Amino acid sequence: MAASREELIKGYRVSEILDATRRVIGRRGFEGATIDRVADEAKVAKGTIYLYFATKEALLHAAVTEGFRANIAELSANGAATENPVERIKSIVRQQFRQLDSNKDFLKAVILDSSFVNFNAGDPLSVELRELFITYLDFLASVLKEAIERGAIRPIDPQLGAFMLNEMIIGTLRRRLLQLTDSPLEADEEAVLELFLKGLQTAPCN
Amino acid sequence: MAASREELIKGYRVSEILDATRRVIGRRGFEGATIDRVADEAKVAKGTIYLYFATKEALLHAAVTEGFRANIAELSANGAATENPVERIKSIVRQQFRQLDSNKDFLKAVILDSSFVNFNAGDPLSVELRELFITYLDFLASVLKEAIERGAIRPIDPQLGAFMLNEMIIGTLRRRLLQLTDSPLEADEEAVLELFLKGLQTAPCN
Amino acid sequence: MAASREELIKGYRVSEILDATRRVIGRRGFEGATIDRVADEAKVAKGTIYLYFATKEALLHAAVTEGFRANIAELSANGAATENPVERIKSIVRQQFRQLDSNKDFLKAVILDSSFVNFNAGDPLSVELRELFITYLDFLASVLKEAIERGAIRPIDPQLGAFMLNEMIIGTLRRRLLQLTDSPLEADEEAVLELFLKGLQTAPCN
Amino acid sequence: MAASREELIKGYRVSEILDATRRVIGRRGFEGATIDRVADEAKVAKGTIYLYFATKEALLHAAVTEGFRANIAELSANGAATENPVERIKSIVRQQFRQLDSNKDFLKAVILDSSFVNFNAGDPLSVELRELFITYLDFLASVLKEAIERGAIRPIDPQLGAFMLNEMIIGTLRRRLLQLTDSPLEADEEAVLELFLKGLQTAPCN
DNA sequence: GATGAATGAGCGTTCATTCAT
DNA sequence: AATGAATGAACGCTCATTCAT
Repeated sequence: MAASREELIKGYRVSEILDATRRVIGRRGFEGATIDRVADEAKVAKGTIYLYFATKEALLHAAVTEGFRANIAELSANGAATENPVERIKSIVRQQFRQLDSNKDFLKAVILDSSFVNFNAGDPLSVELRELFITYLDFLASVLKEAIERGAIRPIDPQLGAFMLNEMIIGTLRRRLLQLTDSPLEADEEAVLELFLKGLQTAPCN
Repeated sequence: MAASREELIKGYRVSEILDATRRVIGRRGFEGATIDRVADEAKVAKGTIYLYFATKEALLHAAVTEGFRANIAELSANGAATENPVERIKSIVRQQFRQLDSNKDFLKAVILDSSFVNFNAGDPLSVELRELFITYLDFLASVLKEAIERGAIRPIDPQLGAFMLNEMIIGTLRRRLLQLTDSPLEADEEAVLELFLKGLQTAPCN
Repeated sequence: MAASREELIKGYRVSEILDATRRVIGRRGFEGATIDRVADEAKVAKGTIYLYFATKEALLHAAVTEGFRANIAELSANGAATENPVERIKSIVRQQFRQLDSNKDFLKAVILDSSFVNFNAGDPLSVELRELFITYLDFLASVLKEAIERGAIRPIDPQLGAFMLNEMIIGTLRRRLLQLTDSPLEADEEAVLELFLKGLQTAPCN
Repeated sequence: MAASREELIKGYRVSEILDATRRVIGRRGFEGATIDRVADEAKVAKGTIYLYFATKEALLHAAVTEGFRANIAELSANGAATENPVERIKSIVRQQFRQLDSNKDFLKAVILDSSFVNFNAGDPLSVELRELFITYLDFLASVLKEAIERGAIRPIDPQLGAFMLNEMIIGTLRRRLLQLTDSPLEADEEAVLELFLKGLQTAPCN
């Protein structure tokens, strides 16, 4: 089980390169993420990258997937199931805002270039990314489902709800990136939760 | 003010080229939208495009902007103010779904590659696009505002509400493009409206 | 039927590039024939080559094929059928020596790198080259066949004879290129003819 | 003179590597013979190859030279001088066909890419290969010379004859590799001998 | 001696942009 | 105004060679 010395070094190199990749993506976008720039940023020769990644596409996917996976892991770790279901949803949304906000540059690129999360049935890399996304949505959906079962929220399709909740979170960040608001992040968080949970319409007492 | 003959011809050329550009974007994505292909599609020489657009970027921006502008115009034309405010919102959302769905290919590219709608304060092209987007959001916000004033919906920040409504519409289409759902478009429309208007939480009679 | 001005220019460019290609092949071999060097030699930008040839392979094949085709055409034009069949063979061999000798550098590369004339059933370029070679062998074979029919030479498989005759011609030049002989070209010519026509064995009067 | 233990080991390593090199050449051609692949095939690290060979070129030359040398040695060992001279020639030709045919893959590459046997006066590697080739031709020439002296064949330049005989053998194999014939190897052997010994021309009893 | 990770020059190819016609 | 041939910087990728371990 113990990783050998070489494996450690290799892991370190891979991380270094993936970190550099994310930094470059954050700084220049996907379009501007060239192998040359990643190599420069990682202080490594161009050829070295090809020792660890077969193609540029594989490199970018690995960088995105890793960032994505870490985000999901962190999120899943959160929230004891004993909580009030609505509080749990709130807690997850707030945590998600924190996490996304702290990786600004890289996530800005990912959020703004969702073509990368595009789905191309033939391409194994895109299939992997899509599956990861589904894992994340499933997690959100399971939280919603429990809340529905416990009567805390209205019975809607949990998958649809999960997708929309994610869109609202991402959308809020997009809105900030586009400088369409100057309200503090916390205010946006609460507004999203309010909107998602209560909707807009004034409730006729039903 | 009267457009001269030359200006008419020029306008015709420009819109031919922009149409071709959108067709190419729809067919091959932003990545695959090369000047060569646009020229081919517009049945015009490559050099001709540079008579009307300074750079490739300017061309793409113009194509997107124009498509966007047409969409807004069509939407704004809709809906007499006399309607029930909630019905008006519903009507606008439904129309938006129709419009987006009927321009599938081009909009698929725009939706999936929103990096293009990025905001780069230094870049006049991106500033223009942002302003257009704001115009659209202002229109949606004005509709929401009226509904608020008439007590039809809860008093929230209309700009935020407008942004989120748009995100939910776009998100729904994105979800379809990612093949995460196979429900009919109409069902998705109604789910979005339901969610947007009523929220998720079971309403304690307030 | 008249070639337009553009076609003439295009043809000129193509010739220029093919000539340059052959010069580079002659100077640096197939291995050393890079697009950069051909572009330099043709005094043309790298990209220009790709206006006329889809790939490097296509360029090299065109250069070889053209040189080859010209050689065959020149050869076929030769020799009135009325001649004495053996004299005709001699005349063809002598002409072939002249032609090959005058294109030394390029042909040196082709002769020395017959891998290029290799046959790869899947590759249309290699198929074309092979067919051209067969055309050439067929021509030689037809000459041999006529000589056989007229009783001037022994009845052997004309295709085999043609191939071997060619090998002997090429071999002679190869021998000179390897500097394994310093006899004058004419002497080699006659020796080849002598060997090809009479063989080595002292003839028991049969 | 006695080889030390180290020298033995070293010799073993070297021939392992050269064998691997020939296998790789046979499988992927000269073009495809990379140091990586040779190292893999020899189950040796890439760097190890550079302990024994200064450059890739030196490695390939050594591999070819060694294969060539073995062929010559085997051939020279053959044939008691007491035989009938013409029979000896026949026997040598037949043996050569056998040997070449049994090393098909490697020799296919060498035959088809004779640029490698090129002669570049400045390059010591090519000089060595050329000298080896001359040794081989000298051997063939000595056989021819003896036959001439014993009146078995016509008095021609033995060096020329040797070169041409070799060309005819190689050519026959080339013809098979190009798939220009489907006759059995034995038939080709006899045709070559027939042609080489008797020539084409119907013999006027001289 | 043996290793293989690291290097970087060099390759074939693309494509936005220019400019002589 | 319109053309499209020409350009060349930039790209992703390969591979012979080096060198710290």
